[in-house]
Amino acid sequence: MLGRRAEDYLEAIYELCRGKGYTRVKEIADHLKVKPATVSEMLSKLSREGYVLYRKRLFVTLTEKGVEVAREVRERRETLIKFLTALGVPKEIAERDACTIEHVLHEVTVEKLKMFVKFIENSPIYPKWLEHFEEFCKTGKHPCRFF
Amino acid sequence: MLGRRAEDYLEAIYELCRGKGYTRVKEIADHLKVKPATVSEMLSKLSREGYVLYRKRLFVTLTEKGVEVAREVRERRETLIKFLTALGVPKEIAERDACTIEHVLHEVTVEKLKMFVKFIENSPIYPKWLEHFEEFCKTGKHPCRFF
DNA sequence: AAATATTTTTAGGCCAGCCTAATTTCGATG
DNA sequence: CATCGAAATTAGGCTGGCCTAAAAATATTT
Repeated sequence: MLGRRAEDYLEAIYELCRGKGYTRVKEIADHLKVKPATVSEMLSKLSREGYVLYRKRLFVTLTEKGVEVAREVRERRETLIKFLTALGVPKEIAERDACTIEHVLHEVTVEKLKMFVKFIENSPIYPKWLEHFEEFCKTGKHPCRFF
Repeated sequence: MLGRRAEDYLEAIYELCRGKGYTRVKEIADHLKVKPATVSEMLSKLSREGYVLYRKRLFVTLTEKGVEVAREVRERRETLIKFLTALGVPKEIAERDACTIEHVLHEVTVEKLKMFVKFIENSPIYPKWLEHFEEFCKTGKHPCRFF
């Protein structure tokens, strides 16, 4: 089985392949802030397990299997980012946190968060309660005291 | 510096000390689902760094410093659990997830989540929007279409 | 008090992920 | 086409956190 970090590699490769259609060790290394040597190792693992297509010193691409995983991860990550930013977490922090927790959350939890994001997005108007929450964050007072 | 797992150990010790005033290697091991040998190692680290008081083969307690960390972790964890259960994540899963992400979230994020929990708790009545969210989860339909 | 059971520690290993340094290969350029 | 620089790989190491097995200390039972 793959370790958790593998998912990050797959997603990185997915992103980096957009357009060009392939990517390279160094790009991946830069993207993940890791040394090329480390990428090399991971790539041979990933290719052994059938997630990436690559022969040594050649272009790197994902297999079907790899793309599938990458897309899932991407979606999870995006859900988390949307969720956190909706709550007012600054984008940069939201991205960082999303990236670190996306691999460990239970699918049920992710599903709930996804629903929550949808719930907000499906709102016909910007939800009152979110406004209220913002105000609550600023003032510490709940606008609905006399509700 | 301490690894992330250290926080779990500190919190576990904190919990286990309630009442008795001390705890023991085996208890900690059971609580964290880890072998006693592993606890031994971690304890010597923690005591070297001044978080726990213990001489070999004796009772284990936290130092001031240890208690402080444990309390913070505990609060974070509780916030997360409340937060997730409020959203409808089953308790067991919420606990599991809280435990795994509590160490890695940015403090800003934790703060936001804390506010969110407070926001809900401070509501004079059970918030309408939460009801709506529940319904949305069940039916997939947003109750406010014509809002 | 001796024998036995339990708890704790030590020693030695494993795995994931990272690193550096040395090497190999690729590819661009004179 | 020989050379030289950049990219990739290999080899060897490190750390955190876990493990098992064996040894040592302590506690309990007889």
